[in-house]
Amino acid sequence: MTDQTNQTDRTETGARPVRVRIAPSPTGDPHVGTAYIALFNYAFARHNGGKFLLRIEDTDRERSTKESERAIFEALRWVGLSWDEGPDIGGPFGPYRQSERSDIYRKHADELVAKKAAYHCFCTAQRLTELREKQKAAKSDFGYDGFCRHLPEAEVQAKLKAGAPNVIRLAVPEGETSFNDLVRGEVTFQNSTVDDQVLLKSDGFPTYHLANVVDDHLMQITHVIRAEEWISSTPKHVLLYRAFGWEAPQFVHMPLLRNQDRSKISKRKNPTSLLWYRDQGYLPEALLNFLALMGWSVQEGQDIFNLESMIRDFTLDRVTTSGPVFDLQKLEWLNGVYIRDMAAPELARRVRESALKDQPVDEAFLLRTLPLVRERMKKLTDYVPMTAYLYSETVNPSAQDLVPKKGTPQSASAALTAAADALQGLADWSSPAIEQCARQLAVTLGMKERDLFMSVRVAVTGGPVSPPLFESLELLGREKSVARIRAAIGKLAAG
RNA sequence: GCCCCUGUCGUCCAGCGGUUAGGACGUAAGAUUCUCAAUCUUAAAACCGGAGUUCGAUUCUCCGCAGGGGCGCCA
Repeated sequence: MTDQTNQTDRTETGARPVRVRIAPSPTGDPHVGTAYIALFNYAFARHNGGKFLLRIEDTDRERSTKESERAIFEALRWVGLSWDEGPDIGGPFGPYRQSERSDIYRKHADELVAKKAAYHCFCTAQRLTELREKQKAAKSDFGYDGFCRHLPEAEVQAKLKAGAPNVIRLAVPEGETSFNDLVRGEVTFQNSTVDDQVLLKSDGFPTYHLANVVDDHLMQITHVIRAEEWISSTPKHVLLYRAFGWEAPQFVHMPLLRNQDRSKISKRKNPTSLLWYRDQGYLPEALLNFLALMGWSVQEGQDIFNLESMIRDFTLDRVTTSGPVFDLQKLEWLNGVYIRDMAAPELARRVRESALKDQPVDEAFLLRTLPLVRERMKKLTDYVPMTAYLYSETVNPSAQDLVPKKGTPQSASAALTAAADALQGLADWSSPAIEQCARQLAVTLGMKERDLFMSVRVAVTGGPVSPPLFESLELLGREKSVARIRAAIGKLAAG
């Protein structure tokens, strides 16, 4: 068993120390997909005693923002996946922000041109747009038509000298390119279907393709674990590694998270912002557990496990390749499981920070309320509405709710009056004593317990659905409890 | 249009040539119960289709079909 594991590890990881990375681009809200991919990279790195790094791919000057970058850090920290090297903490292979590495890319792009593996292209954006439209109309293949690829050298030099705006494109050779995806097997592309991709934009910034290959090599990345959407650009990357004379890393393409309709997950059809999940009161450990479930499984089959055990058990051969539908209902269930299993003080802390937004709270009281609601909570934020009646001065039940199904306002009123009187005179204000008193009262009144209790419940909590009644009364205190019952009687009398 | 990936209950996973095709979420019914939850029990629910390989295919191969992704000076 151990031997087999070691063998698998050896073929999966090779000789070099494992180094993996996530490379989010700081545009918009931090995405669940980022956490999803981060999780698998993290688990793989930790399982193999390797490094997990964070690199910010901010080469799109139009869309990248510092704010978004900060949000990525914040979200990743919240979720609990810590990186060993990154823009905020540095590391031996920095800088880890691509906008700070421009000259590196420029140099490498020039090297490619010198090697004839890339070429300058002077086509205008307008010509390219027209080209695409033509191709679309003709239903022909898409992609750059190679117009500038065979410009005479003298002309290229003249244009460069004249300062003509240009980009550098990859000169895709003839033949075919394949790579071995560690979970999908060999994937092959005819080079004729691979575009002469732009590597260096006219603003001097690299595209993803160049930057990611150069950085992965320079940062000694051994395994590229990324989303499925990258499969079709992988041949470009392989071609780049080859052109540079570098060894390519191993590739693993994880499936894409899906909306209910199976399209790639999107914010129009599904919450995708990690901060949304945080603000809704999901626990990071539940989210991680849930994310792990869609793409990986434990040998023994259990579906509740923590990060630590995932790291221990994680191997690539149990990674799935089919696109999982993001099922919020299952996440909710899992979240509830974690809430129920959490130690009380810890849960109190989370509730305070999340649901209570760090408002000043009576810690002791919070701790006392938790047992009444924790097994009913699916999200941390559920705490607030579920316990509102315990914090408010009064409640506002409807007259209709106060009357049991087969009762009348008069009978309900009589029952509540008796209850108020009994509770008022109760010697011991504790939940067992209150319960005993209430049950006795039902007998005395000749009522069904559930009917009596329901009237009291509505009177005291404000509605027909609530945490356990007697514990609620105890927490609320005699004064408030009785006052609420009397107020309800008044309400019934009023009509 | 071209290329690539994927295809087991509604959903997420298990299965890795021979199984009564298993678990979880959800759903339904019941038990418990002061309501709602939680908990427990039970039930319904799936191998995309067709060829081939084989004594035997959910499992291997091929062809269809379906879903998804890609085809940007975005990542």
